[in-house]
Amino acid sequence: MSTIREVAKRAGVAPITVSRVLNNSGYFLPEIKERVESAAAELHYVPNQLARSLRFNRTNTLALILSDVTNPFWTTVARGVEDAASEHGYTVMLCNTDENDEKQEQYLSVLLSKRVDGILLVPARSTPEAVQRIQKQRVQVVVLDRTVPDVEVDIVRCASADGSYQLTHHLLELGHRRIAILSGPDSVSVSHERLAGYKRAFHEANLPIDESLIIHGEFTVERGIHMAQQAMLLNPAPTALIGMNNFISIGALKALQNMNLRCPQDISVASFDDLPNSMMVEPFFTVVAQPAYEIGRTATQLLLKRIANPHDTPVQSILLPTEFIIRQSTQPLNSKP
Amino acid sequence: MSTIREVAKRAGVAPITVSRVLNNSGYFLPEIKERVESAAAELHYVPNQLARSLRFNRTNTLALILSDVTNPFWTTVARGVEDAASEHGYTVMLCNTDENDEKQEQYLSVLLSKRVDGILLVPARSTPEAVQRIQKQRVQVVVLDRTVPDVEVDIVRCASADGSYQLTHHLLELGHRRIAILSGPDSVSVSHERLAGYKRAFHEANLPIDESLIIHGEFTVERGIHMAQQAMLLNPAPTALIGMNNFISIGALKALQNMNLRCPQDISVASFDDLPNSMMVEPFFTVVAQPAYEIGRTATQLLLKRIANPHDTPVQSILLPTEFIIRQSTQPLNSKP
DNA sequence: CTGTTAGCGCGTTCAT
DNA sequence: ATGAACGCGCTAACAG
Repeated sequence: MSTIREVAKRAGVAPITVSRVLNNSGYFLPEIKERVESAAAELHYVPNQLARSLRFNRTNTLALILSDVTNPFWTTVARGVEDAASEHGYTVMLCNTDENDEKQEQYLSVLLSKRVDGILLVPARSTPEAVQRIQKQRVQVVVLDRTVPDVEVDIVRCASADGSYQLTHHLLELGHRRIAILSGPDSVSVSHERLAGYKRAFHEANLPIDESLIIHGEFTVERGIHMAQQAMLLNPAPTALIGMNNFISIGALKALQNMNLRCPQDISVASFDDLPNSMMVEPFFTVVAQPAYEIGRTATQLLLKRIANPHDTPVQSILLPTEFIIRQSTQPLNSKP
Repeated sequence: MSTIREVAKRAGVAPITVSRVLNNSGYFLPEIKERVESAAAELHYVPNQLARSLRFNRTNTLALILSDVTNPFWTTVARGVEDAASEHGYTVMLCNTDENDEKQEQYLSVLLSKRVDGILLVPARSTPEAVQRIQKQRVQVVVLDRTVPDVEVDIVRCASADGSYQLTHHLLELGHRRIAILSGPDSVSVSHERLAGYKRAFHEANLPIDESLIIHGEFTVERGIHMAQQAMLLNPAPTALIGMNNFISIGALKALQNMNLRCPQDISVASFDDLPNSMMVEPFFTVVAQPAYEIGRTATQLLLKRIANPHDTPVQSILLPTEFIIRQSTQPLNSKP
């Protein structure tokens, strides 16, 4: 790892001259340029970005904090982030929190001390602390997927409430009344919103809500299995389930299979979050799909704009449209063929 | 963003004293400690890791260069990497190359100038240049999944040839003879190895190989569709397909559906790479599954060991075991039920 | 057009 | 037990 000084010495010039040539800034003679360039090449010189970052207070690095890349939804978001970032010469650090506040705190410490230029945050909990902590250090932050109360911060997400309203409305129209909702953690905003959409659909239909049909858990397959089992123990049993994310729904379907219940003949299942086309042979679930890639991409572009121009525009809340796709996992009540 | 100097001034001490207190190195009086700590807290002081990195030539950052996180196999590898890294206080930069050599080169430039402590590389092409470029800068590197000729470098991967041998052997035993192999790019080592396993199975069974059944493409759904279509145009048509990774196999199955061919009744399909349990309701493919998470984890641990002790042990090539899982996508030839 | 000086924030070395 | 000076690698500002 040679330094600029070594290159300078070899080229018989001052370090600053090397800097000027390699960054193509300021003036220099063609002959000097050549000498510097060949010296740099001979020494396999690689500029130390660390030193430049220290000077410029800019690392060209972003961080993406999310719950779990292993979920295809987040994977796709991550890919959108990475693509947008790399197009602009930025690099992305990936951090999985597993919705764990402590892990998130640890990552924040590291990232802030590494002086990342911006953070894309999927808050482990819908509380303002994390965002405030970032903003206190004057680091740019954009929140993804979830709302956060009591702070001014850019957010890119989907209309969760509308989505679950659509799913619920769809099932109601199919004649279902006992619709269980398998939700994520109570501490996350999307859980509340999606629940609100569910309730709205019932209210608009002038139907009462049975609170026992509302089950809180986590966004995992295991919890999905568990919640579905729990739901099916209710009396009367639900005739339809709504999984609040893809993993929960997959878990639910696994649970139903174990109970020898067929979907959709015996019970309908609707879901939030589609699985990427590349992972399914034949799409099966009726879903509200969120544009994962676009969420990542849009959020990153917004973040980069903020970094380039910190106080240019007022805080934005960008709502991306979801897509409601009816497939085979839902069917009219009592229509067993 | 306050600096150590500002904290020092507020505490009425010298910067070095702040350093000593916060890093708990050297001597200081309890009273000083308290003054420093409260000053740091009041200013929300966050040490500048950039400056430390510059001094120590250590960034506590790794890079993971792979083809596409969007593939569940790589996602899982990435999660293994991230977990192992964060356990040791390291942070991971994620880079998607799409098997594109140019993108890989660009990333390498950035990563080397950012002085990452180590690189986990899934080479876009099975040539030594990238590895050599990294090693020339004395940056530690571990190669994942693929072999690279003509360099001494640590590698963590699976026995690809054995895996495809198993798949082929399985299909041969089921009575299949026209077995098409839908492969990845010719430039990647795993393609060759998996092809070798295919050929070995045929040779051991004293069966001739029809080269037209060997089709090269890319590790994508689109190419999988295309290759399967191409295969089915052969005369006589194959009775079984082997997809060289999960995406190719899914593409193949989609193509078969479009042709109104049922799997496994009309044609068997075997595949490399399982889909994670969390993404499937009912696993369908007969596969050779690679321990993706363990690959990531093991490679990272090896890399960190190298970073801690660069020349300790000789170069290692770690071969992780695969798992052969027979499911519903393959069945005996001519046994249409 | 090129070079000298200085400083980004931190911690090692050597003094006190 | 505490501090001053120096340097990690780079470049802006100024000088020549």
